[in-house]
Amino acid sequence: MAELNIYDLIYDITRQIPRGRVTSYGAIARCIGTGGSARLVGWAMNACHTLKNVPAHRVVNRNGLLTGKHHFATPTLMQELLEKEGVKVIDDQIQDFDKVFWDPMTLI
DNA sequence: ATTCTGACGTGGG
DNA sequence: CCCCACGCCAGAA
Repeated sequence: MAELNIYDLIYDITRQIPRGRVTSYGAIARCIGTGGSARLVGWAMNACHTLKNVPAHRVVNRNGLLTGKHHFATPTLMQELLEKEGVKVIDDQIQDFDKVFWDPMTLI
């Protein structure tokens, strides 16, 4: 009972990402304990895409590259949202990634 | 049931 | 420096 599925866990973490901050799939994967299954995070994002209140645009790969922007309503929506929150994105690459990077472990 | 791919990450050559 | 292969879990064909 009350077994938090991997998805719920990912959603919960992703939802708690502060505005103007971003994180990586692998960071979340490690936080939940899936370890190297960073792909699951991305897959969960896809599932969350149909849901709501999950800022998937704040989750990028470890390079800080907007690899999943094509999964949004529009390929530019992800960048638009990020820039709107104060995150500079140039050529699908987050600028100052180290500065805007938010570690989910901070919750723990 | 098996096989492949996928919004990733790490390691090796 | 760049390219390739492996590992991870889940879903679709």
